[in-house]
Amino acid sequence: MSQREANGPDAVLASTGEAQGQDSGVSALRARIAARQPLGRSVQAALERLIESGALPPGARLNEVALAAQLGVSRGPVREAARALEKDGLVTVILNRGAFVRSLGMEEAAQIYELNAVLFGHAAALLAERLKGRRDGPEAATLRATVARMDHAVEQGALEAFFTDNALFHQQIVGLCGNQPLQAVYLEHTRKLLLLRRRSFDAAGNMRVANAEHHRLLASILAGKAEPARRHAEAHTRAGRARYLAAIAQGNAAAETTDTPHEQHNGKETPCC
Amino acid sequence: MSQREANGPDAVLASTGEAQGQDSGVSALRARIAARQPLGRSVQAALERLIESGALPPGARLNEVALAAQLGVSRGPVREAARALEKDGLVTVILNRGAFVRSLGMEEAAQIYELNAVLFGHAAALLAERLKGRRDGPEAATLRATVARMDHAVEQGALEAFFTDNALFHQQIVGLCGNQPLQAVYLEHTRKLLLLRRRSFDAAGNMRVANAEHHRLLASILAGKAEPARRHAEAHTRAGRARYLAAIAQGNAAAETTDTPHEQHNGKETPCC
DNA sequence: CCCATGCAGGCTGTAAACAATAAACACCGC
DNA sequence: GCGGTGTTTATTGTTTACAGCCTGCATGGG
Repeated sequence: MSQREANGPDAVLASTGEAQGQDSGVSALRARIAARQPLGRSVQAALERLIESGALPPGARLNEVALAAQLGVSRGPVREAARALEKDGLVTVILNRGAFVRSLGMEEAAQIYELNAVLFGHAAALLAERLKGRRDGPEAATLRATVARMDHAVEQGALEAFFTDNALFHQQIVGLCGNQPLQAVYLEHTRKLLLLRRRSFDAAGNMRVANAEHHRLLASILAGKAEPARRHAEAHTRAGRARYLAAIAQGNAAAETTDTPHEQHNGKETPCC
Repeated sequence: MSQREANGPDAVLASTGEAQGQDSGVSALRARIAARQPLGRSVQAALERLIESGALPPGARLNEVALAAQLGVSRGPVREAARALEKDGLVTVILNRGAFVRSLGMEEAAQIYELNAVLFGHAAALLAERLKGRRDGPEAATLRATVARMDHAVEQGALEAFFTDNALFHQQIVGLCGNQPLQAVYLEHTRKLLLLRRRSFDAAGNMRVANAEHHRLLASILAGKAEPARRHAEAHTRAGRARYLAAIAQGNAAAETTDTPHEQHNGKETPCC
């Protein structure tokens, strides 16, 4: 059980496009240099991918030894990653029991949406104020381009593309508003929603509606009208919450498990491996 | 260098009132049972105390082996605590260099105040809505009692007491507003401000002003007027920011180091031990 | 037939050892 | 004297090993 197969059969940690060299030592070294970050960080990213993909469903326990073996590292970095995920609210860790993937109750999801609405609204207001008299500056151009891409995606019904740019649009607004802590909090909670509710809704109709909301929001921002921008941003986020709640209300009862750390509703063990 | 002196000469980890038993094994066991939490958590609390007390000033490096020896634990829990502090924004960790106590630039402190203003304002609005028609419920009584204690403290010029209840008042409002993620974010950032700006301002005059603001805020909340409550809460937080900035502007240039991880402005090594 | 007790296994919490990096210092050529 | 270079040393990143806890199962008593 030593350090054989440092790059295991399924190299989950291969995030940078480093193709597997034939030899062990040199390629591993290059990978480390390219990564330029502690292993724990890479492990955290890997675990987040596992959670997002559903390989680690809500309620599953993060078995340290199994994950360490799977990722080709030792338990230390895995523990570190687990604690980081706990701080991010993705898992809950219980003394001597381990870390369990959280499941977002409808209640908490709604509260996070509410928080995000306030943050996003304030970001929009700040940005509107900031962009006064700069309707044609580079920031405005960036925002316009993103919305234009979304228009294109809506026309073609390209859901995946729309989603990418949708997330980007929100990130650009909070990123350009100038308040870094606000941005960090907003992104953290948006990420939490994204990872724990596995893309439940997203009908094509919603895409059209959301796009219209984007247009109204951007217009207010570019007009330099802070309070209307805030209102539109809050309304947009709350509309997203409504879409989410409506989606899980009809049929998709997946996200309805409480966040208590029960091992798993079905009798199966953790299906992560 | 083995595990001798598990409770070292300066037992920084003795947080629960467990008086030092004469023997080693039994008392240590009881302490662990009483604590009922991983060591890393205790170490984090100890480090926060060291930061708050100034034993670990901004810019200081957290030497893992030294701290581990001082606290009577091994490096693992110390590392864990350091990463947790990083997530909380109290330290920055650089690869292969270690963790450094952050120093809050005036810029970032102002942004945190801004964020807190929005969060606190929204909490006040939510609470006002929530307490409609319950002016005499237990929550209202709790808030009134806290404000009454602060009135008393103002009369007597009891700064310490005022501060305790001031923090409590803010916590009660965000705690009773019903949005748990919002509460968590607000408390986290308030804590960050408290630990990294070492109580710079707080003249007696400010105490009177702040207390008057509390009264106005509480009146709006108990009247069930959400928007006025929000405005008063935001104004109160922004006034706090103004008091802070004014205080560091005149004389107290302590918090003016940038948050770049320079070893220390003076040539001395980390004065933590 | 149901429930308490004892035992075994797996897993986490913690500690100590090993490897690798980066800063500090001395040395050398110029 | 001065800049560059090799070496040394302290410190972090990672791994491995050990101890304690929790869980699940089997067994025996009610």
